[in-house]
Amino acid sequence: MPEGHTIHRLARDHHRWFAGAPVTLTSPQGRFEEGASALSGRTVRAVEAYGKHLFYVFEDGPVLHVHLGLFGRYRMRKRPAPELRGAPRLVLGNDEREVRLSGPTACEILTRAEQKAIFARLGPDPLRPRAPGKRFVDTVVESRRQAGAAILDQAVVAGIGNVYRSELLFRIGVHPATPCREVPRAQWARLWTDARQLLDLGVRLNRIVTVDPTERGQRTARKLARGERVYVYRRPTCLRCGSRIETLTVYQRKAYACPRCQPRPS
DNA sequence: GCCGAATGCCCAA
DNA sequence: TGGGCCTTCGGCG
Repeated sequence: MPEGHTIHRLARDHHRWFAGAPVTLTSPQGRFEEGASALSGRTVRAVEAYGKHLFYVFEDGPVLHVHLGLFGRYRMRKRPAPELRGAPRLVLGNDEREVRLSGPTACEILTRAEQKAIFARLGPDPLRPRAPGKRFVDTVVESRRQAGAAILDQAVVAGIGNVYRSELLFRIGVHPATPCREVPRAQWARLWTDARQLLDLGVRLNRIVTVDPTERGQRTARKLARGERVYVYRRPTCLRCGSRIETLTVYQRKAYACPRCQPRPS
């Protein structure tokens, strides 16, 4: 489930589990054998996330960069772990536990300079403290693109994926096809604040929940049942008003909108 | 068992 | 704009 919240949650967990002591790395699948043996036995200084990118900073410089892409996935096991079927790209662990990574788009060793270059091409990440929301707003208010394209572009804002895209636009009542410049600045500022809060909730719950629980008669987001955690994403009808959900392609991906809660631009 | 879709992104044309 | 990469899973027979 790799949007920004997933990656930040992984960074938090992996930092707690592995930072400050040596780890061992192997590549049962084989495609990261050289990298794994180059890093194995070294100490992880910190694990950090930026947008959808995950970085393990090792002492003395090298950085393990992981990007899950659409299919990548981690599984955690306590050690000693039984032999398992399947051959993950990377197994990283210590005496206590291991994490098994399969299907990533990227699993590679970078220099710190290369890591900084990735940071430099990403927009502000709402999950990072002191992220410059103003930079995001300044970019989108001037953009000639559709709102649904701009906020999925990682150079504009880092960490929003296809689920949060549709949900965030729903929550400010903006149709994904609306030209950015038709959305008032204050609305964009609201979307940024909303993104921070929703993604942060996503990290804590380890799950995407965008629905206000009071709308469903619940006190907390945690209590929402499957089927009432999003308003429009992949739903047949709007969770708020029951209208049939419209689907459209924006920026190469399927977007979802409620024609009543998010009127199309004129 | 097969097929298509999926919370992503890169590259060629 | 379209295809490729990579893996898992649910729906369909």
